[in-house]
Amino acid sequence: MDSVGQQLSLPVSPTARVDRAGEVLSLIRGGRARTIGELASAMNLARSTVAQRVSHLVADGLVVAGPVGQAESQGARGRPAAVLQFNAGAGVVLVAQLGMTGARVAIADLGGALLAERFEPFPIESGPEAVIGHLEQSLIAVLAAAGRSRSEVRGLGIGLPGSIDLSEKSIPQAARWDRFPVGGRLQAAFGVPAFVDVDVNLLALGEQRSAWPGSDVLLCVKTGSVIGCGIVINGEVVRGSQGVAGNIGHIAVPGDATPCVCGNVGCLDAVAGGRALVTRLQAAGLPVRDVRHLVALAQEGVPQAAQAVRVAGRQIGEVLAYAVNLLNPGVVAVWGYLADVEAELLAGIRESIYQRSLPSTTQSLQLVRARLGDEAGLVGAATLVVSQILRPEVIDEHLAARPPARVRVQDVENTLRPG
Amino acid sequence: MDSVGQQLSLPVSPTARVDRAGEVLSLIRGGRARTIGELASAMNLARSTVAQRVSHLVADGLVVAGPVGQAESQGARGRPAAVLQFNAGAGVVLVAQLGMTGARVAIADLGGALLAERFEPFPIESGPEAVIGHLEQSLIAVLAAAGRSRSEVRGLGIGLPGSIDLSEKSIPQAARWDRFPVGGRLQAAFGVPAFVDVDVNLLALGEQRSAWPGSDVLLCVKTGSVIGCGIVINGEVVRGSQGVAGNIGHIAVPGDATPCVCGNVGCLDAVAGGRALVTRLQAAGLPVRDVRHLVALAQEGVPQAAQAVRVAGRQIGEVLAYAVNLLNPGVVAVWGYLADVEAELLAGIRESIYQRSLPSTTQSLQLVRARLGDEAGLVGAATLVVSQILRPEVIDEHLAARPPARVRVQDVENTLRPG
DNA sequence: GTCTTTACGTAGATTGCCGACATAAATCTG
DNA sequence: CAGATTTATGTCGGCAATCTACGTAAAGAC
Repeated sequence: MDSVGQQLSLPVSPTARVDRAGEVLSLIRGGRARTIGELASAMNLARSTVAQRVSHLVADGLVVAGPVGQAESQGARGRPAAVLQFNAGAGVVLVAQLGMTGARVAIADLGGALLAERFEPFPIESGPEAVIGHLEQSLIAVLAAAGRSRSEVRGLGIGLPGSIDLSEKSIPQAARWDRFPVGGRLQAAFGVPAFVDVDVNLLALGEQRSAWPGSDVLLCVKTGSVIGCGIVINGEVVRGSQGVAGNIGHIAVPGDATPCVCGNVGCLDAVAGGRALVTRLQAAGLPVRDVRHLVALAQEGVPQAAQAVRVAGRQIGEVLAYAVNLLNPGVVAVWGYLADVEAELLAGIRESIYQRSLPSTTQSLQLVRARLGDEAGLVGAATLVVSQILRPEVIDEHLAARPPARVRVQDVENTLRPG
Repeated sequence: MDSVGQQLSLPVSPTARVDRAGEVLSLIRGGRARTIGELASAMNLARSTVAQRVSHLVADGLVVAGPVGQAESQGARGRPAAVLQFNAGAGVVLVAQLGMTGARVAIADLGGALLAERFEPFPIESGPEAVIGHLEQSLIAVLAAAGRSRSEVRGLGIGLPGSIDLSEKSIPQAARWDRFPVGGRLQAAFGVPAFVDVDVNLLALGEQRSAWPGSDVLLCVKTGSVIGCGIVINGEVVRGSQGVAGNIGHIAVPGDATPCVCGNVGCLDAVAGGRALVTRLQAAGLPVRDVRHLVALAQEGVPQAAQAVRVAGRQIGEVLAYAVNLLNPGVVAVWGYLADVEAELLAGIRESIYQRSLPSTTQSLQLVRARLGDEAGLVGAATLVVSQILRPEVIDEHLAARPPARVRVQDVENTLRPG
């Protein structure tokens, strides 16, 4: 029967023999090479080979040749090199940030820039099944609002509140929210890869990639009702062995014994979290409604409110000092409601960190307010998705699946899609 | 004149066209593939191609084909596959751990196993120039003691005390010891790449690779005269933006105001460091000479000494709790003098960590004594060097520089060098 | 022993990569 | 402004690595 023929060869993927254009795209996207010549020297390959690889990217629309002539600065003679540009308009990704009162959803281009955004309120308590339905509809709606078709969507990114249980390692393709595969469901619904992560991780990643691309160790502190921290080392989010790294909300602040919901006393959340500050000021007789109100009061200069923020800053700083000593970050970015009271909060944090850290640790530390605002979570999610779907291997596989059209670079000049 | 010919092509490295055998070696070394067939499916390449690549490694001696027949476990019919093995004897590396009273030097094979070891006392205060000379002689001596020739040496690894200023990022090829290029000097002297790092980083790396290869986040705490910490995330040492990450010795322990040399009070070094413990016990009237003596007393069951170690453990644990909450490690390994009083120290640390951390963080945490002993620094240095000089790119370059001899795998069977 | 099964080794065909050339597009020069 | 110079692009033949195919080798099953 089937013993006639010789053994069959291994089912080697027929796409294996495609030339590796993904690396080219990485170099262009990272700004490490802008012309074919620069690519050739960066990759130690012949120009002709690089040109061939580039032509694949151009044929696919991922790269366009910018207008000739803007290349050299001075001392340039001879024909100017065509400047290659990553075409962020070659596709879109859909992102969402799940919150307690609904979801903020957006569509972004492949550069991570948000094209359209909206907030969809719905009760998150109605359970994951219902939330998935809402989320799917919201994503379709924002896609339509931006006038894009589903075929242009190349990936999904979802940010979940920190309380969600993420038991998958590395990039969780199918994160479990109380064991519910949010990512897997949306991945199936849209037919594109979906990536899920905790909000603070996305904040940190977005901040690192968009504002501090050169930093090797970056911490991003989220100061909201509770306090969290995202860690990015060498461009990668640190999630820990159980996916719960960055959990600084239940670290003890010395000299404070406020009881915390976790059963301990003096936890940072219970001491310097927004909710805790409001409660404390209310107890002191100040008519504060919520964290937003507290921030507004502090910005108006109400002494009690400003003082509370500054003290919270010192306490957050005491905890951050540990992280600074341990990880020696180049950047600590502070995000969230309390960061709106920038002067008070950062001053408080700075006081504590500089007091409790060695000069060798702090001499290069930049303590700043986060550059991104309310949209940070969405930008972070878009950053995560884009960085995943544009990885060299993925690009190679993507290109291998299409006809090997040969295109001349110059024929496609100036075809950048309007943002 | 020289305008006759056309433009010259870029000086593309002539070694670029060698097939990538380095990846093959990585898979074999990592245990992810043991036969040509497994390699082929792991790399998505045809068996014939993989066989060719393997033959290069075999010709170079880096890989040998193990005895045929030990392959399959059961249900195996047909010709058994030749089991490929990394040949750790294909070369050696020289390593040294600089201390305050001299240097511990050793020679290791490419598997990171120490072949010979010795301690060379010399005054480190005599300055870097003299130390380099001592070091060089010691390395040559241990090389001769192991009966190896200089041509077999493929790399150097030096561990420096934590107080050394390492201002280079990532793997410092030429670390500066008060601006003195230790690595560069030895690299020049031996003509092979040299790698330098701080001792705690090497401890952590050695412990991770040799005892916990699967861990994604590992902390290694060194409890000596002072207390330090090495961090390994995804197999890579975390050094921070200035190379001073892991500096937990000057984190404040709550509820203790002992003054520290750094000017602050309550630093972990000043509270729970070996030197501090000795001083405190001496002040309490216990005749303790030094840290070794203290450890001996504690092991003999002297209550005051054992109690001091346990308290120190609790205090170390309080600081480690911060690190555990922040990084969510899978393994915390404790190394050093105080770890010899294993029961007391680990119990103390465990108390604090479990009290101050959330269950989600600690449920998978393994708090253990380090598996490596006095030789840990040397093993770590060897691990660092080997992992660097056996990187795929380096291997490819190495193979490209030799004649392309074609060898049949089976002709080289059973030629493993004796350890 | 023969049959079956699996792995190994070699040979022709294929394909990406390199080097060289002709062409294109800019500046410089007279 | 035309030619020289300089640099970049596109194309083609040659080479080397890879793939597929097939014959051979080495084990167990009968």
